[in-house]
Amino acid sequence: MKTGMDEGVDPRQVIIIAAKGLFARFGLGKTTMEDIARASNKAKSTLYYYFKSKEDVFTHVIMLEVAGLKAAIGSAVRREEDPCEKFRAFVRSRMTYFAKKSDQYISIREEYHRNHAFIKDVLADYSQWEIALIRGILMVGVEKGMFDVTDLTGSSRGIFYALKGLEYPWLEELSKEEQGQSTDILLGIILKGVSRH
Amino acid sequence: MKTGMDEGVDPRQVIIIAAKGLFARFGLGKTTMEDIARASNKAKSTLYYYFKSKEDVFTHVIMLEVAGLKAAIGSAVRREEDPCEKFRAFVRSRMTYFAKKSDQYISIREEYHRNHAFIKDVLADYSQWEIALIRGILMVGVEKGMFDVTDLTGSSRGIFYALKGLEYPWLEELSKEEQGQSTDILLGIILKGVSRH
Amino acid sequence: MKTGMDEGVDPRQVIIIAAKGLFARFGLGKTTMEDIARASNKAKSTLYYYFKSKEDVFTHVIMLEVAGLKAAIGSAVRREEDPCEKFRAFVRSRMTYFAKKSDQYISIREEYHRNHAFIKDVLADYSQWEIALIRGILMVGVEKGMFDVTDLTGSSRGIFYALKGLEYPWLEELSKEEQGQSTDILLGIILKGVSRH
Amino acid sequence: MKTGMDEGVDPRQVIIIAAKGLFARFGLGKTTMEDIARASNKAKSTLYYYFKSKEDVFTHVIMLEVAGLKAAIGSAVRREEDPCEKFRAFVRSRMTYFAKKSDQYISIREEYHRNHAFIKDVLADYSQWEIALIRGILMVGVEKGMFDVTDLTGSSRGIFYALKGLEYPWLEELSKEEQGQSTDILLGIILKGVSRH
DNA sequence: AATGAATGAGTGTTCATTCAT
DNA sequence: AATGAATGAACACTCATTCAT
Repeated sequence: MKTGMDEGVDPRQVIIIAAKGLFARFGLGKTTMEDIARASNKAKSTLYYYFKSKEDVFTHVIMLEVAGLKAAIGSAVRREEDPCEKFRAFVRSRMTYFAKKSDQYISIREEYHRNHAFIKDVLADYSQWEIALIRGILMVGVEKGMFDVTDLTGSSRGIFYALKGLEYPWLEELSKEEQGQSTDILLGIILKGVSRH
Repeated sequence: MKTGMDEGVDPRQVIIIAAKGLFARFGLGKTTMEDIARASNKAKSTLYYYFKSKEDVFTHVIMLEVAGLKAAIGSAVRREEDPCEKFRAFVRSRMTYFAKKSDQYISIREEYHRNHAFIKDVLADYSQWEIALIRGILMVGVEKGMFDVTDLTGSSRGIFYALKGLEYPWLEELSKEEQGQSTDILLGIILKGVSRH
Repeated sequence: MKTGMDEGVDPRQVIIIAAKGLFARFGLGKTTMEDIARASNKAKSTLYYYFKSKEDVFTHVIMLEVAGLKAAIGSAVRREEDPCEKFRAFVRSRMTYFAKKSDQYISIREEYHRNHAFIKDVLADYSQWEIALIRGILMVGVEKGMFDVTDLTGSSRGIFYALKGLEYPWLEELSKEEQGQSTDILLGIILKGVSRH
Repeated sequence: MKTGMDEGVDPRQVIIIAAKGLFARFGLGKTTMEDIARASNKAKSTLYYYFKSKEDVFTHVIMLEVAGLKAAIGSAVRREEDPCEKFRAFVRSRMTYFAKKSDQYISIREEYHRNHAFIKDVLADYSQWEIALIRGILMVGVEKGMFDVTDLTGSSRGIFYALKGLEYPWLEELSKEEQGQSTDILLGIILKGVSRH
């Protein structure tokens, strides 16, 4: 068992959390190992003791982020019963999450485009998770006779992409009110679009 | 008047086009002036005769791209009469465009996030253009009694964001068919979502 | 015979004068041909039509400067009769000149040190001119029984070096008054140092 | 504790000394980091591990130089008792120092003129040190009834500037003998100029 | 477990100079 | 007489990564 002031502090976590903030603000490209070392109060070479490379650090940041995102959205959705409300909860928790972290996603996409298999995998997995979630909500709605959807898979996919748009950072330009409004209106359109009648 | 093989070739255009391809494939960060010089068959220093900096080159690439995008979408929309068809034309031409160029957009966002006023302006301007286009379509639809939209501005904004999602590169993972299908389904949902009854 | 607005304007002179100001402010190293071209309202390549190189331009600037310096000092000295007054006139006109142009002389020395034969020659020639002037004044003073100097050549050389110190730019840090004062005191010491009794 | 051949070798010092020689020969502008790296047997990037920039290296070279200069002159002056001899010691040690290092001073002035606060400060400080030294010598001489100086501050300043002239590189053109001779004569003139009678 | 020292491989940018016209 | 276009050769500086300790 460890002793001393640092007891219980996992250096890996310290680094990941420090890096997360930096990647979020400056992107992967503009964040240097030097920066991460400074922010996590470690020597630069120490980072290499814990991680194989800068990309490796980045990778772990993404994993942490995705886990947090799944947890936040999942619990918000589970809290509701009605399919419409589930859907609303889904869209809103998603929105809230991205409204605060949207910066973060340049880095992800930046990396995605350099074709790093791991990032691709994590992200593809997360997308599948979201699509499945939407599918689940739609299915319950159909079973309850509230929704009128024939192609469940295609619809979940379509809606998934529509929701992707809400991740866009230029949403920030709008006030909190306008953001919520735009989201609610879109939500309304989609809900009406999938409802009976 | 100039003569010879090079007649009528604007070196600025040559550079921009060469750069466009590189930025699209590798992003702004990973594309070097050396690369652009090689691709445009000029000396590296020649680039600086025509452009102030790498970012200046990038800026011109974006301008060209946005102009092309506006032209493509604008003409596709104008070709249709019916509001629903106009909307479909809009979404589809947009989709087609981004399906081919989606790579390009990491760079733009990369830059966007470094807070370059120019990029921000160009992009904000383009977004406004799109929102206005959507608004116009919706308005005609409302006038013709086909659409049931109360908050025109909010709705155009909401739909605009939904459509943003279609720019996402992970759409590529799907086959052309699946892409078109997802888009059409989303289109259907939105159209149903804004229609009377 | 030339005609038109530009009649009588020697492009060489235009360039030299433009360059003089730039060299004075920024030194040879930091002044670019681009700068000179802009300042003289010519195309950069035009400079090469009139001068062989940047150093060639510089060289001509120095020549002009030295000529002006000789003229200014020479006339000031000739105006006086008494050897002491001649000496005072010499030191003061020199001081006045350098007080305004001291900046200019970094460039000269910068260049001098890169061992450009021409600069060296022009400057050596000018130094000889000054030493001869001092020698002349001392000689007249000795003949008139006012000065007590045995080694005429050595003394002129020594005084010449002492006066070189007044070219130093850090003199600028002092107020006009303090400058004049320091100069006058030094003048007094030297005059007393070479006088009978 | 370190062991091996390199024991006790401070890489910072190695770099500074290597750079000193280069700056002296080629000036700041013409000395490249590549040169310094080669001369100090290190990789170019290693220089940046120890110094922030080329100017930072230069700055440290100057500091070393000024310290050496103060030490050399100070000890030479302290060795003498008689004010005249103190003055002679001052001028001669100064002369000897600059005769060997005069090259070095282009770089300093080069930098000085780019308005680097640090260089300006170091140089201003050194000038003040010299002026104070001269003042001290004069004051003792006045107290002992050997010197006849009314304006102590003005005189020290004036003499300081006169001595500045001896830093001039064109002194090199003269033989060692001639240099010493010129200096001695100037010394004689100044001493006579400040002495009683 | 942790790090100070060291470095290779770039990268954007500058600028004097050339040359065809 | 004058210049627009083009370029080669530098150069300061950055940064991820390695390694001995």
